[in-house]
Amino acid sequence: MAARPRKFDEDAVLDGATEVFWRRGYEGTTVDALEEHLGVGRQSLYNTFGDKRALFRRVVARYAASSHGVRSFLEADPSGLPGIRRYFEGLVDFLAGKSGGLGCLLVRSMTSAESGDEQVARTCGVSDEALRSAFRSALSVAVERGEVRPDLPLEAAVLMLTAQAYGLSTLTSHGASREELAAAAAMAVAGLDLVG
Amino acid sequence: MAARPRKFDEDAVLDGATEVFWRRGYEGTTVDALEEHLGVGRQSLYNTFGDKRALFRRVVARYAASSHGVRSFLEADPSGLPGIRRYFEGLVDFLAGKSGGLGCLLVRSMTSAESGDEQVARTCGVSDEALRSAFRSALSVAVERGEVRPDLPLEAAVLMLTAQAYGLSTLTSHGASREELAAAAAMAVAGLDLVG
DNA sequence: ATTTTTTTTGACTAATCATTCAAAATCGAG
DNA sequence: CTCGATTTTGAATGATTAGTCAAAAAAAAT
Repeated sequence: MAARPRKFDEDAVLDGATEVFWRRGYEGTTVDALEEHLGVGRQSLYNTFGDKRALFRRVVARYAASSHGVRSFLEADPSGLPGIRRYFEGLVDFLAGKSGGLGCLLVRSMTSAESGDEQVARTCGVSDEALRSAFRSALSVAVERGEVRPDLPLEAAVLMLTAQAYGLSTLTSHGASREELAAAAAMAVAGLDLVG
Repeated sequence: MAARPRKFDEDAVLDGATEVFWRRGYEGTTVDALEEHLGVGRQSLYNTFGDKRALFRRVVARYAASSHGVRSFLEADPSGLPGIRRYFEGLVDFLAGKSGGLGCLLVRSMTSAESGDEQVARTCGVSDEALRSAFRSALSVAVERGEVRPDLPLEAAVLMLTAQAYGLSTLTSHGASREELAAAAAMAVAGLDLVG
């Protein structure tokens, strides 16, 4: 009843694995690369996380869970149109900053062939639905408060904003600057203001 | 001065290769799969197209060239806001139809790790700039004609529309229906109408 | 200190992959 | 019909890959 303790921190390793998978994709990432970049031996990775697929799925799930933070402004109490604006500010901040010019990992994964993995596709789908749903309720509040016209086509607006969010991620992969992303987002939201 | 003629049609093979790469991505596509799906022997592929990378680059370049067609409404003579609307109709038609629920190949390639290939990234970049430029000139016409407010922030509108186009592609990968895509696009364009 | 339990290390395996080779096949020109 | 040129065929090669194995190392409890 005693054992050799782990030399590495599981969360730190997951952070590193996220980085590698994010940059190189699932198929483009070799276990050798993970070993080297994480400074953790092969067998330790297999012991702790299972095989490469399992590690990738865990990385994606963890990332998706952390994306709740970015959506918080949509789900916050005041919400409405200002909440939507703040969501896009946070998104732009994330894309132009922490994402390292790569764009959202979920958009990358679902857009590329990696979504062949059913579990990853499901995670992306859940996250997609969460975003739409958050937009939907924020927009409902905006309608109630008269921040947008009462006859705004709700579902169309939800889809437009969702597409805009994904599109910003793609623009990021293309090297768009923070200012460009912010301008695009502001324009999309401004459009809501008056359409009815 | 005589030789055995080819048994296959080069364009048909490129069509098939496009399909396979589109669905499975560069790294996810094996030469075996290409051979089988195209019904062309390995050596014939290498003779005709060079190696796998060269074939992929050719496929991407060919696809990018064909994407001029979808942009034609933006570059057409009348253009303006109706041209933008027609562009999105064509895009939605393409995404919901011929793309087979996969979304634009260029968005897939540039969003995913495949853009690690410099030449592919360049092709995607050229196509991106072409789309922005087409939106820019269509919007200029729209301003001249009074179809939108004269003080519309042109560059922001260009970026918003470009992001919307990419976002629609991503929504497609997510299984969005033709109606959803059309509704999102219509909402984005409607927003232009009144913002100033 | 010895035992017990787990992690680490580094080499190993088996499969898969892109690419090449050499021989056979196929056609047009002379 | 035969020669020349090129494509096809099918097997082979060598590199890379994910995943495994077994021995050594490291703690903690007794």
